[in-house]
Amino acid sequence: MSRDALPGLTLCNNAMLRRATRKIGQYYDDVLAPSGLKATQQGLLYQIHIGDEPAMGAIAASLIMDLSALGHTLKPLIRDGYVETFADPDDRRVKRVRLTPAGLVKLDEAMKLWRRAQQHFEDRVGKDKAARLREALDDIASMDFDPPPATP
Amino acid sequence: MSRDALPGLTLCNNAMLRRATRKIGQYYDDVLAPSGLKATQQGLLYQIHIGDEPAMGAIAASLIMDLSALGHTLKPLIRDGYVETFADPDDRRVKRVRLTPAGLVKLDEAMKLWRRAQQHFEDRVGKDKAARLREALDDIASMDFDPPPATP
DNA sequence: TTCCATTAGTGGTATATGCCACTAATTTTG
DNA sequence: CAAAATTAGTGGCATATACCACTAATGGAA
Repeated sequence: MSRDALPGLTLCNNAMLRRATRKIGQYYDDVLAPSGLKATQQGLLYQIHIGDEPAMGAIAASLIMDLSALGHTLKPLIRDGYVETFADPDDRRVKRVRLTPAGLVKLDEAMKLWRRAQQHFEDRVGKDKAARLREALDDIASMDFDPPPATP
Repeated sequence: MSRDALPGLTLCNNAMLRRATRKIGQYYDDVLAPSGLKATQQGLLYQIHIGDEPAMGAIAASLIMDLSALGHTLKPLIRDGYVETFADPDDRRVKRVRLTPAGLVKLDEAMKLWRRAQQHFEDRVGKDKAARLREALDDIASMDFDPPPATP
């Protein structure tokens, strides 16, 4: 493999996605910083809020996130008193999650900042383009990548 | 804030990007698994390979990644003998990075798998759509989000 | 040339995420 | 109903990624 004239990583869908995610993530994080929440945390609080005391598995599925990863991510939010969990009385395997009053207040605060970040982002990128992007991302996220292509 | 009828997180550009990244990342990781590399590592090896013994700062800039994050990410690759670093003789602050012979072999192996992942992905998503997506992502990554919108 | 500002990395700490092995609770089978 | 299979989470470990404070090396100003 000669080193010259190799295509840049701009060809890799995964690499480009990660790169853009780092960039945008930093931007949203910056704007949310005054709230003390990272953008991921704000998103998670929001997801919990719009659910009806969702089970961990349900949250993980919505976010296409590993269940154990969700558990880890939840810890700082529980420690800081924004979120609490309780066992589902009908199925004690299931652990449900809800915001505490403090969590709701914090989410409110963060959402104000989020709106600014989102607004400014869309002003810069273009509302339509952003919408198309999100749609494409949703398509991909919903896709079912059967077993990876077999090894010939 | 009433919980009912709130828009899902599909409205947040950042959340959607992260979600899609998790999904695709898992797919590329799966396909690359036989090589023992994660997709991020394959991407990093590739980036090092196409550069001319790039400085850490240069790599970080290309990948829009924090310099210290790059340092951390590099560690397992150095530990496993795929990558080595050396001080730039003309500026001893600068640390340059190159693949070892073993790293080159491993990259070769990983690239074969990557091509399969990439090919299959594009077959499923559509070549044009994937290209447009990457373009949009590159636009975003290249964007200069001036200071976040001022607090009114 | 000495002192100060800038630049490139490092190390520590914290969150983000994933996989695996394991436990507990339920559901399905025989 | 009791044993086997499935489901929901946990805890440990590893990588991914960021920020901050700090050090070393350079470059420029006085």
